[in-house]
Amino acid sequence: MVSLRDFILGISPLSESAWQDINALFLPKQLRKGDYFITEGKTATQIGFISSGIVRAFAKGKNGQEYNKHLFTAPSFIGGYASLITGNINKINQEALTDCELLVADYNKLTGLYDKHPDFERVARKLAELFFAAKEQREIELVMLSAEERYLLFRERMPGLEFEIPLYHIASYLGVSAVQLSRIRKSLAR
Amino acid sequence: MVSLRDFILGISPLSESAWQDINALFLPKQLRKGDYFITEGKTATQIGFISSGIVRAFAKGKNGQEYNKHLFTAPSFIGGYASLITGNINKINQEALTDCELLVADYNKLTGLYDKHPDFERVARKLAELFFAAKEQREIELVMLSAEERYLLFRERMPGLEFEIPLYHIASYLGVSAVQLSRIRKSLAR
DNA sequence: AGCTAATCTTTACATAGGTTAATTTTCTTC
DNA sequence: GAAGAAAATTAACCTATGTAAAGATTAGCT
Repeated sequence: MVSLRDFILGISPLSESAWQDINALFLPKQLRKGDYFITEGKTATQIGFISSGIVRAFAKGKNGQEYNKHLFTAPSFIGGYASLITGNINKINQEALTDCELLVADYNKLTGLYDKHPDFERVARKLAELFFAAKEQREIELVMLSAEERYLLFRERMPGLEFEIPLYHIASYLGVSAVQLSRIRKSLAR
Repeated sequence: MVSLRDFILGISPLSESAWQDINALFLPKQLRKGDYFITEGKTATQIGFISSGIVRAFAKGKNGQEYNKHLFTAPSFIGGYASLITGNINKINQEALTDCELLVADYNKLTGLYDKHPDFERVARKLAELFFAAKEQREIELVMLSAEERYLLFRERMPGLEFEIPLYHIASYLGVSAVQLSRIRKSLAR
């Protein structure tokens, strides 16, 4: 299990003093399967770190359809990132798909450390860059690859995950209906 | 016309000394319609700022299909951002769709200024965050909206652009074929 | 102005994938 | 382990969108 400390240090080095200040802002929190970490409608204020468990981030369309924007597994940050950084109303929901262990901090208190700890702002910069690169990759794959190719990629990248959560969540993450994913699986099995 | 200086200051304040160091790294460059700023295959090293003109960023699929990931208009940064920040091989091409005026800098020299000018690293952080938020928005729209809705949004956001570049580039940017966009336009006209 | 090439539209056809509803399978929980 | 709920599959049908090719229109030269 990767600690928050190791996770951050994996991104960029940090002075011990910066780490102390950061660590002091995170408090443990549990989510039970089905609980929400954030819901749409208000500006996001908190950032979380998943120590264990699975969380889906999804957007809701006008007709009630849901789109699983991301499936988070430990270790990773969760929260309404776009809302946190822009200050706009959050439009994303994040629901625990299993029981989860989190560490949670107030985002504004964290960003308040940037002036005192430029090495922490560097972490934030690199994180934002990594998030961007991941999004760009996903965007290209959504447009350039067939649903079948996306499914195969998913199995490579997140092996086993398809047996831990309902298939319709994976379908939504892949941008297809559950029915279509079922067809794809059938045709692959042959 | 927005200068590089104003563009950067619009993101986050900057000391005059930082600006001087940054500005010294940018050199003017012209692109003629059809010229490429970057092509896939090597790690990206340069970042550009468009003072005027239009550039498309596109990915190529295995079968030669192209997907216009982004249409850049002045003022904005261009370059193989994902490659610059990760150091991975660049997979994106960027082609001038009109004659362009650019300012171009070596990316490593720029990032070398972060230690000396934390206020510039702050600019970089905020930029990365904004890029991320824009990508996320685009991702959601690609999956949740119909091609017609995406086209209408495009016309709102980039008014007039559809008359400056070939329609098939816009179709590709919207994630549909030129034929389909033509059908959409016809049905809207009625 | 007129020629050529580029762009856009249209037609005809094929297909991936959506929707709905019924059925089967798997998981919970008492 | 039986009953009920949740999840997954299947079938039937439909639509958006792709591809290819032909025509029509527009734009860029010289």
